[in-house]
Amino acid sequence: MATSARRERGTSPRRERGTSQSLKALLGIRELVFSGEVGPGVRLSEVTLSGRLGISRTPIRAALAQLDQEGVVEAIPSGGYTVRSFTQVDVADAIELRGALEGVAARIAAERGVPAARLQTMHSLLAELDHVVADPKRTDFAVYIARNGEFHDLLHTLSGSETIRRELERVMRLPFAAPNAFITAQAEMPEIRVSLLVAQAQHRAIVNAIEMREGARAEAIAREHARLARTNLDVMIEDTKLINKVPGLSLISG
Amino acid sequence: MATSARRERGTSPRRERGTSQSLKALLGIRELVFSGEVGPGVRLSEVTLSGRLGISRTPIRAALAQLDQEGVVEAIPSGGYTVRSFTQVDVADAIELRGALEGVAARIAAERGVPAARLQTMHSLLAELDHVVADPKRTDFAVYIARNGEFHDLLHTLSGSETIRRELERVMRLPFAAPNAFITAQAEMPEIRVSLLVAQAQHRAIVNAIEMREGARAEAIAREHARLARTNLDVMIEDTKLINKVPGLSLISG
DNA sequence: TTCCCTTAAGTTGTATACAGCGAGTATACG
DNA sequence: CGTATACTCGCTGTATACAACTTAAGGGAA
Repeated sequence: MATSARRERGTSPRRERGTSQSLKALLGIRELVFSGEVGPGVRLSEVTLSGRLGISRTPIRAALAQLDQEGVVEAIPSGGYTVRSFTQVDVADAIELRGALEGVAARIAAERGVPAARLQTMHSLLAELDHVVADPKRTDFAVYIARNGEFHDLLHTLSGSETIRRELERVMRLPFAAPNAFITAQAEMPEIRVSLLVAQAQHRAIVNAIEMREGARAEAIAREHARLARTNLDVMIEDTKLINKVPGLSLISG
Repeated sequence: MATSARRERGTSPRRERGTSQSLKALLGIRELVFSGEVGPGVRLSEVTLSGRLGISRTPIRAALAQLDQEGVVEAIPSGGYTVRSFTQVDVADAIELRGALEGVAARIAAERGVPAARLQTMHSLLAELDHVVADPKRTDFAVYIARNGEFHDLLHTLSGSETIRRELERVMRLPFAAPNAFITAQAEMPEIRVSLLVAQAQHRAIVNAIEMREGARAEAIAREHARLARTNLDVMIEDTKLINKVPGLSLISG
């Protein structure tokens, strides 16, 4: 009786190109958590999720294990998982961590050198970001978010170390650690323009430092760059109106 | 027919205190990989592992997913996993990463301050390590490894940031990133004594820096401390006789 | 002989059955 | 009326069944 995720045994539609049940479960549960539909501390029952998402327990269970690794969900000693709750300090630490890792990536890139082609791509991205930031009141945030994301992704690969890239990818999944985490909400804030201009200046400085093989400088700027996000976080926490604007902000309690 | 992990349905002995099948699978597969019993690039079939470890596919599958996260095993796009192979550079990067994270932990600990009780524990560990290192030719490596591990574990918590501690715990699971990774082999090397003395001096310096609230210094020393491991790695790679002495060294190819 | 296509075996992804453990509840006793 | 105890329901951990997919092998044609 339990499960209602019933589906005729041999008639399963089968995954339609990359839409595996596991992935659906992962995205579904993430969405459930970040949308605030299930609050912090709430237990995530496998059977309930199974019924709600129309997926059997097996992929649900895999997704929960993954989300546990990502830090979105917390394992209960006696079994099962609850939605994790984050303090403001947790988020600050995650940002600090991202900064530290991006710093290491930037430094190693500078020290070991980067192929010219890669640097060329970086410069292209810088130019595009310049263009987006240039014209006040007409800034397209969707484009900014996309380019900014690409810039950081590329930065993460510049060290040439797959290990470091992997770890950065992990840290970016921590709630609000990603560079773009707050930008959607920032769009409504007056301070946004200054923030973007400063960020872009730092982007340029990081690339320049890497080009000049100035490892220490590259690292220092990358770290400071991440701290921008922290400043934004503080501003945002103050402005309680934004709680519903930023997905997942409801996870922060304390 | 396939599976031979057969076991009477209702007669399962049930886990004997914490020995869940999942844990057994995790440890079993790790052992298989690190012992070199299955070489890099080899595909890990779930049913084969199931039969070999006497565990059903479900916990095996969970363990493989976990090991994928840990970086021990690599997911094949079309499904399944292979044993990952590491280059010497990969290991160096992992050590660098550990150093960077321990550095951040030490700096934050220094900046935010640490409860006196914690510092007291650190000093106790320092004293014990002193004692172990003091007498040449009679050094008990098992004790050193234990205390050294405790020292680093404690250091990881000193920042007070659970996020950072978690991430450090992850990175430590990367092959050879852990502080104790090479010590067993070092026991047979002549340079070991100097290495341990230097390491211990750094331990003291890190604690001192944290006490003095000298964040930058704490970070710098912690990073350099990690680099000791890298030096040891280089020495060890040269000495091919050690390949069978160090568990998992067979994973390094290139 | 070589290349392609068909086919078969093996492997993974997913669903589900089942048993034990735990949390919460109701009942009985002080 | 409060507390302790027994019980029941639900939950997770694990095993297994089944179908699609992947891959490797074998046979046929150029």
